[in-house]
Amino acid sequence: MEGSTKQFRKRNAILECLRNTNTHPSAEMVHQMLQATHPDISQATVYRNLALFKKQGLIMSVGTVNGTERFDANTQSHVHFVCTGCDAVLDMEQLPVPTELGADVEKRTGCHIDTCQLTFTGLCSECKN
Amino acid sequence: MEGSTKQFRKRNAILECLRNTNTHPSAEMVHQMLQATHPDISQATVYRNLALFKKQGLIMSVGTVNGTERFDANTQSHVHFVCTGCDAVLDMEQLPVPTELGADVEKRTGCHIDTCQLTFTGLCSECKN
DNA sequence: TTCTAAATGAGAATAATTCTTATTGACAAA
DNA sequence: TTTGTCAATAAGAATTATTCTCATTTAGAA
Repeated sequence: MEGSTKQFRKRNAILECLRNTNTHPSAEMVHQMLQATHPDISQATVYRNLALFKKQGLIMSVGTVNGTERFDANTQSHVHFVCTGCDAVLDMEQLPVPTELGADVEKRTGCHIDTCQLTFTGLCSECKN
Repeated sequence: MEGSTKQFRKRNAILECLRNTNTHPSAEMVHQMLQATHPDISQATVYRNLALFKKQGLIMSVGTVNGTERFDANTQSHVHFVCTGCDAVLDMEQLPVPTELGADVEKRTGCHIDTCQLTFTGLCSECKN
């Protein structure tokens, strides 16, 4: 009783953490963020569950920034901007992803396309100075 | 004398290796490929020079596939296809990269954009079966 | 309760990448 | 030719991110 109400499933906490941020965090960053509410969560659990969610399609990888993988709970195709100054990853939700090109590629090459990612790289307004 | 004619600069060999392939190799793959002509080249030299070329803008990173970074000597914006079955990275040279969207982003967010990457992920015609 | 399977913590193991240090190579000046 | 200098390198250690192992815990079924 006590246990089941008091203790949130850690797995779920990880997913919620990712859903409640727009920073596209790394596994380590998720682990950090969870310290406040779940100080006893282990790094392995974070990695394990992020890998699981990714396989299940609940989250997606935004790619590797400066050597570490970054995640996003928004699995809809959308454009990202990566700042090489501060390693921030920002959503460019206004912009359309040219997924229609995918059909073209499939037809021409006979491959099967799962995802399409459009990413801009540069310096954010802060880091420009 | 002998030395200066016989020994090609290793740095240059690394760049040429990358220019003469369309496989978008990793550092390790470049090292492997160079074994034939430069068996005494060290892994560190490959990593170091790839990093240097990248900084100089002579090559670019295509992103991280299955945990390892892949490189391309073609620094013009072009579309890539990554096969999650065999980790192949293919050029989709026919397709246009929507770089024009970049100007839009810069204007709206006040950032400075350097590069734009469009990548499709899926299974190549081989791995589809 | 007792049993079972899934989830986890802790830390070891691995893989990719970077760093350190002594050595080598190229070339200019004496 | 020697010497000095500085960039490039080899070798392997060190670091960092990620994955694995295994003993323990937990939730829920019997």
